[in-house]
Amino acid sequence: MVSALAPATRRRLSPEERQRRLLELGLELFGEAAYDQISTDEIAERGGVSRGLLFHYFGNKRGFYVAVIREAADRLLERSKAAGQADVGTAEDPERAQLDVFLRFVEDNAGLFTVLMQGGVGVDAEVKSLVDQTRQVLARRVAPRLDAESLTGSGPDLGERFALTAWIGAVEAAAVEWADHRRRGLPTLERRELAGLLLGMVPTSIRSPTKV
Amino acid sequence: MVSALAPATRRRLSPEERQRRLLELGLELFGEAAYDQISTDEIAERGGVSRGLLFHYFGNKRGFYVAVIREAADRLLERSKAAGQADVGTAEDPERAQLDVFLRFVEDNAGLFTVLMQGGVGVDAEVKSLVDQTRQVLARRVAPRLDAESLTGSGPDLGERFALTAWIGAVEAAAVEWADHRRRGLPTLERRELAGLLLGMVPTSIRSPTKV
DNA sequence: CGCGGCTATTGACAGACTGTCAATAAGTGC
DNA sequence: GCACTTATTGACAGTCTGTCAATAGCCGCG
Repeated sequence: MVSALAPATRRRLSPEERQRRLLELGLELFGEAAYDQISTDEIAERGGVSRGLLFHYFGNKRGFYVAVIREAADRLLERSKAAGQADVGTAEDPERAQLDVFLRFVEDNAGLFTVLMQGGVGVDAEVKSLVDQTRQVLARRVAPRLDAESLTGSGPDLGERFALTAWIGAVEAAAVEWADHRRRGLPTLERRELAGLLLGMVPTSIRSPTKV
Repeated sequence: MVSALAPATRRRLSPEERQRRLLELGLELFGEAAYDQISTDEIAERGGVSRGLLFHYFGNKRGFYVAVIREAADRLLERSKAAGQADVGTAEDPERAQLDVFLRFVEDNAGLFTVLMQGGVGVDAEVKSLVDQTRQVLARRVAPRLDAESLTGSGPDLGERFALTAWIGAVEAAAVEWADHRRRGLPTLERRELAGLLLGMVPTSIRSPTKV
């Protein structure tokens, strides 16, 4: 009876392993609910750990949240990087390749992506800048031609910059709705259809010279 | 000395007037900082009122926040409505007219708009649905042709729906960056330039038949 | 002009949550 | 089997949200 939920003698793991497991849990939790709907009590309990340990490793609740977001961003960038390299080889257009990787990532991490887009940014300035940075890295990989001139510093051509910002906004908005449809089992577009639609919206001012 | 910051004998206002003033204050406060960076203590103090009164009128902190967001959304929709009616008269294209109203609103409420887009949605489900509803009303006014067929219920043409969602996402992303530039005094596009750029991105599938 | 009643407003209180830190105990090497 | 390092805990303090009986403006009426 009592032993059924006995504390199972606490395990002592290496700091790296413990942090890894807590981050994994964080990806799951923050994929289900928003920041202030999850208490540190709940995180600790579902992690089979005391609240004290959570604060020991991540400083405070926001520190944990930021670490989780950073983990997600790293995973996205990792995939994107691989796609970019593959494309340099095949010399395909970067918009299509990056968009494909991005939509696959959204497919696999629908919950986390949704939460991140709809609220994660507002939680604190560090998360905002983290998301902004990630977005910019992706933007550069999508439109390498604009990299040096328009995006670094205050390039003269604001038009191209806004065109890129707008297109990325279009991609993210469509991805959020798409992820939502998928999670709720509603009929929706195939990934290739959505990619085609979004590629059709790439402003001419940022489109890379079509090869082949 | 002491009387310098004396409580100035509390005033007793009508519920409507008190709520009106508190909402006005809320628009200002949430235009400066995010939800959980503002305590009810601070709201009450800057409103010259006790915390108890805030809870009396709005139930809880989220209730107050939702009311503020609703107030902002109402103001935006009010302007948009007026623009729509004016256009029925002149028979101009609705994209241009609605976009113009929208960007003017962003110009006038840069702080609130930014906070709303970057975090307000994540605070709770009611705010999310409120923002979604507002977005949908605007969407219908932008693309009246799609209203009946594609947006109500599960219209068959998902492509048009996603095209509209994507374009609105583009508008909002560009507007956020634009508002940010303006607030920080950075050089940026004129409103007409930005409007032109975004109009150029309207997907052909949702563009209204050009008149004149 | 004063007084009584309605109700807008308050302040003290309870509960929940975040963050701190000295104490505890799981593993490791001798 | 024992001592030592340090991962882990649990109790504590402070802050914040939300509750509610008590208080005091304002209005009308005598």
